[in-house]
Amino acid sequence: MIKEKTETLHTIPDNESVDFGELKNSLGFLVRIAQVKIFKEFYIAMADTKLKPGEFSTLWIVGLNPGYRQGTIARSLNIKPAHMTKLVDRLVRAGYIERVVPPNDRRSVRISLTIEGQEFVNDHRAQFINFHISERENLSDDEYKQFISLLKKFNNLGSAQ
Amino acid sequence: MIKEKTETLHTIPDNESVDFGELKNSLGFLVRIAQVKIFKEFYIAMADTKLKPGEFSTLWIVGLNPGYRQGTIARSLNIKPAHMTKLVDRLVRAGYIERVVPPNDRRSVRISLTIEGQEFVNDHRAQFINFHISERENLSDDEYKQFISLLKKFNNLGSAQ
DNA sequence: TAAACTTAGTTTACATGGAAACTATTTCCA
DNA sequence: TGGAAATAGTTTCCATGTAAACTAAGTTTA
Repeated sequence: MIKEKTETLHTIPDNESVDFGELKNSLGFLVRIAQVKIFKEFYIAMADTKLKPGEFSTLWIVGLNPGYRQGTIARSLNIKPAHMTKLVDRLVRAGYIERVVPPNDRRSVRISLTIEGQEFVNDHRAQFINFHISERENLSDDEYKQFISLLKKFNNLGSAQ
Repeated sequence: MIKEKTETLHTIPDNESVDFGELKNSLGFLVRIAQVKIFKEFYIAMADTKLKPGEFSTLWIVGLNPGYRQGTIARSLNIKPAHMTKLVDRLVRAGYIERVVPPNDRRSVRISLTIEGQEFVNDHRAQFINFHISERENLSDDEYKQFISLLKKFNNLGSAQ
């Protein structure tokens, strides 16, 4: 039901036209909004997996780098050690990952995918790639490439990598 | 739970050269890394303010839009209502913001900066703008502009706004 | 006008993620 | 050799942020 807007006696405006000033050009603000948007899309696209972005990324990376130390994986994904412990706990409980303490350095923990984990990643590879495609949304192919390239440069991740 | 393998694992590499596969081109991953980096820089640049990014942004926006409803400010910054309540609580306790319940709609809460809050924002305006400049780091002026422009487009925030 | 509905914000209960302290192991070096 | 330092991961504790339930107020409609 659309109401005809009869202006009431608000001396102070409160439509949604908020003035952002410099904030509208703030990299931090814009990146945060983008982050929120992408995560929301991830949760829709990957809903059936019941996984969070960090968990899926971890499975992905462990699949490509089996037997690496937990801490190495954590650093590569910018996940803090304390958090990684819990995240891996969940993935172990889910049956996707196994921990092995190697005898030559019993401080460390090496992680790899279980058979189940490998199957899981295989079965969701396409879904994950498609999610990345649908992420593009408002950008043309060229703009998307440019965007990715600038992000890498900003993050000090050479486009070579 | 944790297995001890006698089989040698030292054949498995564990330098920091992790293979990212498709993840290295993942918008979500790259945006998250950028976010972490920018927040870290914010906390260094704005350390003396003792404020978090969301709190500073809120002060900034309230300064530009005094007397707007708390919910309007929350929506504009993508902050959830429940969180906004606590965030504004903190800013009220700090003496920067005041709440007013207008008689014509006593459900709503209109917020504005106190004198102290106005002074605070004035005193830190330059610092905030400079932070945005230092954010650029690895990007040329042109690349930075392009980056901002692509972020806006991605976020559906027309460059008009 | 009264009941149903909608809107605004707060409270509650919980999950996430991080810092600091801790345990266990390995390396360094006097 | 043995004590100090370094390294790897875990545990504990806390702050942050969210969903869902809730309170209060305003609007619609029969």
